[in-house]
Amino acid sequence: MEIARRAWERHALERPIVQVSVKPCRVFRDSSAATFRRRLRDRRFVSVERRGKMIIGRLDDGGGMLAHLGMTGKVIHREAGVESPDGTRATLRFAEGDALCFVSRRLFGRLWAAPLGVLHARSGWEELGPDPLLGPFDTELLAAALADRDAPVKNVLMDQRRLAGIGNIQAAEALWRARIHPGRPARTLSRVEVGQLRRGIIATIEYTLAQADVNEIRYLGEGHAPNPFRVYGRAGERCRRCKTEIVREVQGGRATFFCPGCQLRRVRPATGRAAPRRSKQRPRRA
DNA sequence: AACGGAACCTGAAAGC
DNA sequence: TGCTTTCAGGTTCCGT
Repeated sequence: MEIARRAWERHALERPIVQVSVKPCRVFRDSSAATFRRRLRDRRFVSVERRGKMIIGRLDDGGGMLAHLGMTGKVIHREAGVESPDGTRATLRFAEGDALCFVSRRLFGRLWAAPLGVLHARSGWEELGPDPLLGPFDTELLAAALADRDAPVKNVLMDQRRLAGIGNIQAAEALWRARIHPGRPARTLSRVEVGQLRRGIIATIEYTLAQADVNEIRYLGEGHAPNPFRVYGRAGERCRRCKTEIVREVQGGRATFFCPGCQLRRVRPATGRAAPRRSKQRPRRA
C-alpha cells in the first residue's frame, strides 16, 4: 500500500484530472461509481496520505478519494496510449494523456469519493491502530497492542485496530525475524521478545519496500522474480538461520509459514546462569 | 468481548 | 485436453 501511495503521489499530485472512467462494481459499495466520477472530474489531488492499508487523496475542493486495494490491488501509472491493466476499476486521466489506474481484480478493494470529513468518519480510518511507519513506534506501543490478548500473536499483529498496515506476509516475516512462533498467545511475549518483534516489523517492512518495484508492484508469483521473503511461501525449504524445514500451517484461516527450529512456541528458557523463576506478578520497574 | 471459521470474488496453477 | 480442486499479500459477518 505504501508503494501504491507513492505512485499515486508521484504521478497525480497537483495535476487536474480531465477524465474519469469507472467500471461499476462492488468496489464502489460506499457510493456509486457515477458519484465517484462526478466528484473527481476536473479536480486535482493536493496530498496523498496512507494509514495502514487505507489511502486517502485529498482534493482541491475539500473532498477526498479513499482507496483500499484488498488482496491483489494495485495503483499503476500508465503512459498515454497504453491501456489500463486487467481488473482496473477506475482510471483517472490527465491532460497529457497518461493515467492512474486503480486495480482490484477480485473486487475486495474499495474506492470511495466523498467530502473529506465523511471519509474520515465513516471508513474506519479513525479506528485504525498506530502504523509502524508513521509516528513513534516503540516497544511500549507494541506491548500495549499485544497486551491482554489470548489470540495467536500473528492474528493480533494483523488486527488493524491494534496495529495498522501489517498483513499476512509481513506478520509471518516479522515473527521469523524475531524468532517467535506465530501461534504464541500474544500476552505471553516477554518484554525482550516484544523488543525483538518491534525490530522485526520495522526490518521486514523496510526490506519489502526496498525490494518492491518502484513503478509497478509485483505480487508473489507474478513475473519471474524470485520469492524475496524469508519464510513466506517457502514450506519445505530450509530455514536460512538453522536449516530446519519451514512449515506451512493454517492459522485463523490464513496460511502461516514459520521455522519450527528457531521460532519457539514457548518462552525461551534463560541461558547461562540460573534464571530465577518469575513470580506471577512481575515487579514493575520504578 | 474475544475467538475461529465461512463468505465474499476472480483467475491462475496444480491435480486428475 | 478438459474438468475439478486449491489457493491467493483482506475484511466482515456469524455463531459459539
